[in-house]
Amino acid sequence: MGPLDRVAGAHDAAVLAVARRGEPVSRAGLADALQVTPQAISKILARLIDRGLMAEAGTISSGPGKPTTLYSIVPSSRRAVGLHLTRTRVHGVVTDLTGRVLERLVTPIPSGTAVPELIALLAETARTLAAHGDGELLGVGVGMPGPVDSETGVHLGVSPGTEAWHDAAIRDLLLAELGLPVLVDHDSRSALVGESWSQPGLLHNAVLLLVEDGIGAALCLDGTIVRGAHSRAGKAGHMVVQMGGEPCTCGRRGCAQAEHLAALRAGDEQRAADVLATVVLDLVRLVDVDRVVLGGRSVHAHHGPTMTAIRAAIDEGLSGPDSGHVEVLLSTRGVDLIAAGAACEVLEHEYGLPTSLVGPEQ
Amino acid sequence: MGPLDRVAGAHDAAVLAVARRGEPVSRAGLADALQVTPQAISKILARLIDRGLMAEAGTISSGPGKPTTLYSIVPSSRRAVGLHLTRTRVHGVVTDLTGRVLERLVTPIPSGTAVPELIALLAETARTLAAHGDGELLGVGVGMPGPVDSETGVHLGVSPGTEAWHDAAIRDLLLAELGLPVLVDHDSRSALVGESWSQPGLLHNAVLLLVEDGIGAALCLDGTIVRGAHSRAGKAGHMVVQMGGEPCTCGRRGCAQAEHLAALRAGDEQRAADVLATVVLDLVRLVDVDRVVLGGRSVHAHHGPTMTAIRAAIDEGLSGPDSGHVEVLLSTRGVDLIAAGAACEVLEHEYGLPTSLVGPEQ
DNA sequence: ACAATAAGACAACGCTGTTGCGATACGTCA
DNA sequence: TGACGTATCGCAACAGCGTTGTCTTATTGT
Repeated sequence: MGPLDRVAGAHDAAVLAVARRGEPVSRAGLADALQVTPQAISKILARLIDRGLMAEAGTISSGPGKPTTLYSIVPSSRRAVGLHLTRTRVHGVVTDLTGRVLERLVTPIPSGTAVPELIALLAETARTLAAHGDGELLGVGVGMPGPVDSETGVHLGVSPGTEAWHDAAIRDLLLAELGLPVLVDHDSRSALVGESWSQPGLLHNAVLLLVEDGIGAALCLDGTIVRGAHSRAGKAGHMVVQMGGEPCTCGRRGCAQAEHLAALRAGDEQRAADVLATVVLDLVRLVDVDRVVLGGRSVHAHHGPTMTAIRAAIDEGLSGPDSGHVEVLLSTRGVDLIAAGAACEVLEHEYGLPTSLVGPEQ
Repeated sequence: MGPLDRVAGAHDAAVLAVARRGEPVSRAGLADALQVTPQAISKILARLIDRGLMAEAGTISSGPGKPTTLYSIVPSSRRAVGLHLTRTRVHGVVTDLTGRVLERLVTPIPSGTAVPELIALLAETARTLAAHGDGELLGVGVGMPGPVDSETGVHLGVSPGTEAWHDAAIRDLLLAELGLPVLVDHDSRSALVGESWSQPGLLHNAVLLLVEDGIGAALCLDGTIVRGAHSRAGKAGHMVVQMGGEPCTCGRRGCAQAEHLAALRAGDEQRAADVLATVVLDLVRLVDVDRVVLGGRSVHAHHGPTMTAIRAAIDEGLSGPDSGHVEVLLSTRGVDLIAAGAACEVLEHEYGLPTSLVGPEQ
């Protein structure tokens, strides 16, 4: 119960983060990665093995001396459920400790479903998924569009088509129904957590652009997901790229989302791609990320011209000696992007690195 | 030398952060703020008093029992020098431990000054300032425009008017000259650190928009200043607000900076203010900050219409139930904004909260 | 078979904040 | 005036962290 748990917990999380990369690791390698002595690694590994999270994975001998014992993560020791909630359906997955999808289940939501029935449907999906695989089930993550307070887990305000969910306390209701920890977050942030788990260590400073009905973004800066003061970060679709342009549902004109939609309706794929490229380049210049991940239905439908336009915009906009390299990638998780990400958020919450040690007052 | 220093250091920094607010604090108040026991506060305060950073500040008795002993920070115990470097001059200040400016000194830079002479001029300014006040001098902070690598302290690339500084290793050269710790950073980030020191605790999620020759921005998210993958975060001036609009020095069209400048040249103050308002609202929607601070020469010259336009845009763009409150403020530090901020960065480096405890590999 | 080498275990240490108990200083009430 | 309750604060013992120093163990090379 001491405050030393913080440093122990951080080290445990750091070892798991390294082990999650997939390859078995040696004690010496871990000592080097965490900048602690091999003795400390002994104690840390002992704790993790005791919890069943890691196990020995053979030995390797390179040269004289006692051969190195290797350790690896035990994927089947823990599981998490992730639910991607949209207007029309629930896309659910169970994942193991590494974030790998074990099983998926898609359930349509009848139009006009009220909150109690919605919760029942989510709970049913989670229970069905929980029957697959073994290992302790850590909790349920929910990724959903629209403004969401990830502290309290309530859906805020109204988006077109989800008026019935207004101010619904999704987290508390689902927690009461399931008796499991529940974590609710914005879909784009879930997606980014999922991507960062499937590409361990690469998305330290990255943006994920999620293009579905609207355009959302999630940012990871210095290894931390940006949530913002009111948990509303990521409305990249409402950045203005054309002052006085197309009217947007938000009341303003020339939002990226409105321009993108107008271009697609007009059949101008190039213009649509250019709008996305502008948003991406704006983000790169503003927060200086070195990786951009694209995901969502609309991106996959038009990924050819989109990727070309974005890469061209980046090459052009960041030419010159004063610019670092930026990599543009397509999301690697396909249809499970958000659901798997929501599951990874549960894992992250339990086994992730703590953001900071202490801080004064709030 | 143990790893426990981290937790002690974090607690020390947290106490200083609370004490820096100005009012004397009680042990009980600190224990509540840091979520530790009063006994721990005893040990933490003992360390800080031993270092001369804090001192007793009288007692107060409210009701029965032994009266509370109050403690406060000792501003004169430490000092820092901050230098704001521009094309034409160096604006320097010395501050005390709380970031208050003790003395200022402005020196013009002759056009065509090469790097060695520039360093000599900076060093001379720092030495002159160091003669004022007492208390240990912690180091020298430098805030400058253009891309800067704050890790290595070198000025990257070329901006109009500063071609001679290309790739200059400002930090190392100045360190060699002065024999003091030197910290180099982008001017907008310096400014934000300075503002957050003069408004302790308020700028946890905030943007500072710096409008001088160009438009720069600095972000503080979850209490951490955003630097980005290549230390180049903050080029808000090159966010596109008008696709296909005015050509910009960066090669693209319709950047906020280019549109702003064009509007000012055309004498259209309203349009210029609208451009800034668009940038601010974009930032608010993207990263969900709850405070926006405006600074820089151009803002102070036109702050009437600018503030009005931004407040109007925020009120209009964030109306509706799904939006949190956003406060728009003018910078409080006036001409010393960046220089004082650079000094505060030195203080922050020494006595600020560590960003994180540990992390795997890099 | 023997030495050299590298991995790992055990014990003692310094440090953190915590817990438990006692000393101190003040206001209140008899 | 004096005893009592109360809140503040200090001293001592404690658990847990990673570190340091020493020893054991297992493999390779001669």
